Amino acid sequence: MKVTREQAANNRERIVETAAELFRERGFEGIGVADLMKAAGLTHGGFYGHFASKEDLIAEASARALMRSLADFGKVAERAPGDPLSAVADTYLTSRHRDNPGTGCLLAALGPDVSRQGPAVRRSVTDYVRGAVDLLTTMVQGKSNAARRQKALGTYATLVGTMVMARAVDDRALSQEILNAGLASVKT
Amino acid sequence: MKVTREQAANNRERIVETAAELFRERGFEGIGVADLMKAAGLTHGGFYGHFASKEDLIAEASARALMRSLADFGKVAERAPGDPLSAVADTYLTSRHRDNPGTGCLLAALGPDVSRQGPAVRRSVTDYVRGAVDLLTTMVQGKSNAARRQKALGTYATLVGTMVMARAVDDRALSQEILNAGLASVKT
DNA sequence: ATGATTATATGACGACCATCATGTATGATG
DNA sequence: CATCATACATGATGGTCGTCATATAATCAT
Repeated sequence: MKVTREQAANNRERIVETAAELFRERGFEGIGVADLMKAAGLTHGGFYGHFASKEDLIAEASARALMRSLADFGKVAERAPGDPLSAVADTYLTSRHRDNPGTGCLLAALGPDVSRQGPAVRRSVTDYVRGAVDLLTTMVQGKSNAARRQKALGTYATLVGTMVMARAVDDRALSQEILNAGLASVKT
Repeated sequence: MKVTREQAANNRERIVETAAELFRERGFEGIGVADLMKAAGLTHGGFYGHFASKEDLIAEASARALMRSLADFGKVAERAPGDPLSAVADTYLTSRHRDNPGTGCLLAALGPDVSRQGPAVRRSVTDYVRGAVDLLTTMVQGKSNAARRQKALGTYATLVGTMVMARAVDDRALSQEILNAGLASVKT
């Protein structure tokens, strides 16, 4: 069963996308290679034709998820030039994002798991954090560039922490209260 | 090989403590029952005499870790009646805490993993968040009780998010910058 | 068109996992 | 002191995991 070069590239792409989603939903160790391939419409056999190891896929899928998040940040900001920071926060701190980790921020979905991963993933995350903070630095207000950067770092940390808490908690009302408080905190 | 009732209780206690630490270090799925028991100085056989399942231990170990964290918050606050909020933040946002997840905040070490756990763990976490936020509410400044509570929620989210980011990032300088920014953000 | 290449399927391997069965030595109980 | 109860050790079981070997069928190059 051989397929076109193009088809094979498509398949590889679909594996990465599927993995990016399922890892964020179930955790890096919460889904196995076989299930991942099945979710991508293939069998487990072809996996090692595309990737050297599961760790390899974790790195690539993470990089993909991060890249997309950064692009989304940019789009949301562009669409609201008046108050980009509020637009970003309003998009990030929603029940929609909370209830769909598979398509959301990797740091909020897998932050602590990233700390336990290999150098490739951590490197991607580090680059992403730099990029996101650079972007946020252009959105916040402050006297100096250093002050804005510091505020940007604090803002992103608040976004991530708020989402982690809103997801961890078992009570819908409290979860909503957490989201609201995070919004208020970021907009001051 | 039977031991004293007291010894058995001690053993059980040691399993819970060991689990609370190792889960935070390696993740709930990052360590197995056998390794856990070995770390507690026992073999895997006795495990199911103490707990109904691994999930059971996860719930108990998490509750333990959370209880201790809440108590620690209280102690730190008591020791600095002048500015308890700064004292808590200064204790939480340290490189020491960052580099020792096993004895630190469960939410920062396992937040996203909690979202994927059973009702018992989520319930414990929810209760803990309520407790921590109640405590923080007494520490922050604000016009109304509602305003203080909102600020407390935002503050705790910032603490958690800052620690998650500081741990995920691969660059020591950036990690330190994140901790500093979190501190500045909380103290305003 | 024919031969070489290769993407994927099927299947197997050893390692690890949570869980359970059994044996045994020792504390608990009278 | 004798009997019972039990905490833990040893070992086994079935399932799942990441990874690899081989077969196959179809594309690609000549």
